[in-house]
Amino acid sequence: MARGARARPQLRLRIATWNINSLRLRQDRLAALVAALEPDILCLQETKVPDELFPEKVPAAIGLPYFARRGMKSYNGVAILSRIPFEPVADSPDWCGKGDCRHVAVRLDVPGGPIELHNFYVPAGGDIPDPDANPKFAHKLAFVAEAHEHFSNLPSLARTVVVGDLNIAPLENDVWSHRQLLDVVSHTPVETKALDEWRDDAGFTDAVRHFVPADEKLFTWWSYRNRDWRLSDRGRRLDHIWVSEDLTGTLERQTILKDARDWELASDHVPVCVEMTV
DNA sequence: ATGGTTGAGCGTCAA
Repeated sequence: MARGARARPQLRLRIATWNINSLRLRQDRLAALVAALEPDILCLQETKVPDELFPEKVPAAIGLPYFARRGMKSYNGVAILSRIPFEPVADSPDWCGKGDCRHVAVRLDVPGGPIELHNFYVPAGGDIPDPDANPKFAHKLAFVAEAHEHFSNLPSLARTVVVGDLNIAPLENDVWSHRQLLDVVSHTPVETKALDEWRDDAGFTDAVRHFVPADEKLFTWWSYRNRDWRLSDRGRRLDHIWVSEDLTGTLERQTILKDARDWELASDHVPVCVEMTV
């Protein structure tokens, strides 16, 4: 093959993820997200809408007409909205046997072969970082352990992307104060170790940190409980995009849409986006 | 040590 020739068509693929904290409440913000990031795929968490009440006109209205969703009343809920056709992944586990709508996966129909995309909403884990005293923290650890096992047990990992609100900030500079958050759920050593092991043992790369050095602060979430989120800047990086190692060379750029935290009726999370050429 | 705010949906529970 001639130097520089392409074996197959190249596709610019942008995948975004956002904890929207109620799809029905914030569906009007999605057009602004699409205008800012121009994603081909948008993964949402905390949609908080049962499937029968899912706003089915929204995906086409924002130019992402193919969609998959798994929702329930009041809590949790995930959705994938796509410009590109996909096949649903039907055989994913029922995580921790709870049927609580924290995961949906699809196989994207792209020219180089399908890409499997997993959208997760990992349990937040409550307030007390002790699995014996706090069943929500025990659930969080069990969920991450199950996900770790699931991906590590695959015969091989290729053309696979994991995104979502993983509710863990793994690096010291993924939180505003490493020292002060060591005993705060989301940054305890038992959680960050579990997340690191899931990612590394399964063979994923942190696609956002691929571009941003570990000594640089990076947040995707700022609590509602601060008078001025930008001034206090007590953020955490809870939202992630991972790609299997065969896709690492396709990574082009990352964007954290920090401006979204100032939108009217903002979510406490902001969108995260990665661009690849596949 | 505590409180601060938001969403779902009407009790509080979850984050």
